Amino acid sequence: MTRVTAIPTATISRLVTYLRILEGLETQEVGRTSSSDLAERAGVTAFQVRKDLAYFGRFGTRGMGYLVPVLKRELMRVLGLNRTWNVVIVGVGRLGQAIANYPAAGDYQFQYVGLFDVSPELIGHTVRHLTVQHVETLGQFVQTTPVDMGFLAVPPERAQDAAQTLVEAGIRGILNFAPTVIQPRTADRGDVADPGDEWRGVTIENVDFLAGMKRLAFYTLNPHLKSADLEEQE
Amino acid sequence: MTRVTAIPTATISRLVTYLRILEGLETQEVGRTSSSDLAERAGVTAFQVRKDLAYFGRFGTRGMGYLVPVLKRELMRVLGLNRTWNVVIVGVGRLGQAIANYPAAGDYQFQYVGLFDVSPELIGHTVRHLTVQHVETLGQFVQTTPVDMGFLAVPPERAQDAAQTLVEAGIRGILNFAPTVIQPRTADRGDVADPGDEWRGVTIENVDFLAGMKRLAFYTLNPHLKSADLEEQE
DNA sequence: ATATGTGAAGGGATTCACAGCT
DNA sequence: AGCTGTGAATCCCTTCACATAT
Repeated sequence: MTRVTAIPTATISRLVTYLRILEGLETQEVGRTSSSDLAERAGVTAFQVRKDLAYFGRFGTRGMGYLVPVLKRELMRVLGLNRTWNVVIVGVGRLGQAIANYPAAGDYQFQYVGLFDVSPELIGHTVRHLTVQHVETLGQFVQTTPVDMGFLAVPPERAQDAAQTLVEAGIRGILNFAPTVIQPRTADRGDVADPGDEWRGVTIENVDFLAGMKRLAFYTLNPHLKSADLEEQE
Repeated sequence: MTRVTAIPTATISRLVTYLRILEGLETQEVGRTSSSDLAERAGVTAFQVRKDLAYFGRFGTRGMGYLVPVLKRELMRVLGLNRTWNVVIVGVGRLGQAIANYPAAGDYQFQYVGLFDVSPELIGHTVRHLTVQHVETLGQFVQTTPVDMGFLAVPPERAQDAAQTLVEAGIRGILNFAPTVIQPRTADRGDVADPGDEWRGVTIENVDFLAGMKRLAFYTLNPHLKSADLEEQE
């Protein structure tokens, strides 16, 4: 087993890709794969696949490759996808509703347990079997329903406050769809997170469609300046 | 002027962030900024800001900092956002409609000029003042309307074919929202892009919401394993 | 023979220190 | 004095070669 220290963020993104490929192979009833097969499907090198997997263990058999169900199960475990994640959505405008209704998001036990907004026009309405509540009630809500993640789909000027509300409610994972940088700290305190700060250990991932458009504009004009892959992300 | 060789993809993502910050400063009628101010707002170091900008030129004044309108204009030029981009959306289901209707996407002269799908239930309907057309007519469409980018919002199993259609129509920038890897080559030819291949110079950017959820699951379980930022990417 | 797992080498991006301009 | 611009150094990720296992 490799020592667990820092793991490249790009490795985590690629593991997600490998897992998706393995699911496809399982659907096609392919029982076996290899680092070179996965690499081709993922658009990376076989070295990269093996190195990425080696951060977390040994999942293959030399001379043979990987068993699809085994590697799939192990990657799900590594990524934390073998459990249920309770999710609230903050911001139930067009984007928030699109997220709530996106079909495949129900996979992996990502369960939407609450929808929150500030708009009187939305509160009380039902979206995907959930009633939209006022975001001020989020604190009370988490006392009766455990919440693991919050998805932020509010306008950018409201994103920092909404994130603060999530963090104060004890939620430690935020998927930010707003095109703005969430400052991982409370505004009215210093500019460095104290130990014991409520933002300690909070993870923010960004999904930014507008940024993707703009990156694409640049690379469409300058295709030769592309150096590597992944982002995807973002 | 710095030599133009490879530019880190992360630099491009950060330039997009700096530009967004500059727009906010301009709205607040702030006339000046500095690398350290931008750095704090973007969540990076001032060294990083200056290095990123240095790839493209000298935009500041020593001892003074940067003029907001000047740096904004220059970044828009660098990113290719001082022109009009004609965009088609392929896949007009819930996701494609959400993208078409996302308000801020109208900025920067990203103009939706066509919507395409295969579903008889959608073709002929109007979404954001555009009539949905059959994707088979895309080739004819681009002969009368120049198209710079295609946004792919089809189900993952249809994404490769739809991308192929875009590329055959001569479109060289693809923003892929489907949770799958687009192979940058034509399926029935070898597994390496020939020179002269229709995929040469085609740029693919991915915006993958499901991948973001899964990365967030991992980092919420393992917050100490986070090494760097940006995804954004995605 | 074939394909994994991994230490070492290589390359690229970030960090740094400071020269240079206002 | 203050802040930018940039070569040099550092660090981290990717690539590689090969030892190892079936």
